[in-house]
Amino acid sequence: MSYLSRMNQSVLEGQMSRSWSPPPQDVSNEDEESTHTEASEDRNFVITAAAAPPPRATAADGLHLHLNSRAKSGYTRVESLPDGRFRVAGLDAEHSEVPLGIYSTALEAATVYARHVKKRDEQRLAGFTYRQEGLIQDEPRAKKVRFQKRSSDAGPEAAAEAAAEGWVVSTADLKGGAVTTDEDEQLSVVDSIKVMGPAAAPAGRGHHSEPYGAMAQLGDQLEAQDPHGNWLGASVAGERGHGDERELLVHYNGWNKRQDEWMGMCCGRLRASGGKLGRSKPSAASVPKTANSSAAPPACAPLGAPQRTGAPATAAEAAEACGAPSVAGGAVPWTAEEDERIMALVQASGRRWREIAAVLPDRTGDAVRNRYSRIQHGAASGAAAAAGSDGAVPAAARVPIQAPSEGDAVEMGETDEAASCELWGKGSKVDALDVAGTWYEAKLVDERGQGDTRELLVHY
DNA sequence: GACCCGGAGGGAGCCACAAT
DNA sequence: ATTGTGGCTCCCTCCGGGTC
Repeated sequence: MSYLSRMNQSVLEGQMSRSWSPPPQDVSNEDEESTHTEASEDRNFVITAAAAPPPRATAADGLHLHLNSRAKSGYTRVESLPDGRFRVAGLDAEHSEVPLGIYSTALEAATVYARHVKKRDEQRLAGFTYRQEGLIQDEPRAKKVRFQKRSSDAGPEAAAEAAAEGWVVSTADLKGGAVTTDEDEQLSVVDSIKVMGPAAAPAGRGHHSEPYGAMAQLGDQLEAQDPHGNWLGASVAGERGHGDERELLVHYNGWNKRQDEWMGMCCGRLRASGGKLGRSKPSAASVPKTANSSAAPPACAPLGAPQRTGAPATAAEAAEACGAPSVAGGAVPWTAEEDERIMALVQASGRRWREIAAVLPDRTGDAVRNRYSRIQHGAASGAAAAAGSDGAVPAAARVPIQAPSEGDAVEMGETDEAASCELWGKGSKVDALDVAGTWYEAKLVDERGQGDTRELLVHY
């Protein structure tokens, strides 16, 4: 969902100004045709202008049409046939292709497709079960919803409808909508809205989201709700519009400016920061304390999860944002378990410090990198240096075995292998790779977490 | 443990050129 | 005239080395 905030208006404008495609040949709409003529007569103007006219009818029969500049027909999933007609197919809830018929014009076919998508989205929304502890749907679709580009073939109408129904919709969505250009995973704006959840924060989370922002001015500190539903310290980096349509450009403190978002006064995602200045953070009470980490900020996202760029300034903030105990009291000593995990993850995933840090509470990428470096140079101190101090078996006490064949080896932490790991449970006998890179017979004595974050305690 | 700086790598846009 | 392809450039993120 971070793509949502990243795809700001400049991207939209850039898309409109640069990705001009030639007018298609099967025009059935008169208004549309005149538009094409204008574009064709002055292509240079179109290329350099900030707002090129849409080459296709964007709506018909009260429905938002799904334009696709890459498709010959000009519309998503509308295929032109040799006989001049147009075949259209949609995707059902499981993303299986569903034939929707053959029509004489592309416009007709596109309208049928739009009707199909609307119906599908309404069904999806109806099936969305709202969990009190989070603004994320039961089965996070963040991986599925890949908002690669924000383009004119999106559905601002759909976003507006959803907003009217009380769903959180970013102002960028209302202006340009968001539809992935990946045809195989073409999802509508409503999908993104589902991930964001209803606008009204539940009382159960301790959120107090009074409408805020009407009085906010450039540079003011406030708190803003990111697309994950977390309240983060932010500042007003810009403003536009007036009255009810006034919008603020919200810059999340400590995050890259590309994550800035335009937010409307009535979006319910702004609130006062309690008078705090500078790098404000959500108060302890406002930090979501969820048992499930799905709503956690990017700093503790699982390996491979899309993350907001940049990072909180301190480990304490990162940990606090994750609902973990603050480390403000001083350095947290490294444990042997952490060292082992670092070594194992480096072996499995390489030196991807940010990702490794994401699965180690209280640790930043820098800290993990430093730790790894010091272990390698024999400078490790503390509990980890005393091998076995926390139950870890000294390497010398283990009996090495022959390394399993490549096909049998399962590298922990590789999401591709998650399915294999899921088959294991307490008591399972496995071969495990220790920090020195030697294989030993081992037994799984405990487990914790679920899904991609599931971990197994290995006893050599 | 955090910060600074520089380099590597990838994505996206732009442009020229060749093919149709 | 249109379309496809490849090279170039810019920008951004991440990582490594060094330092405080």
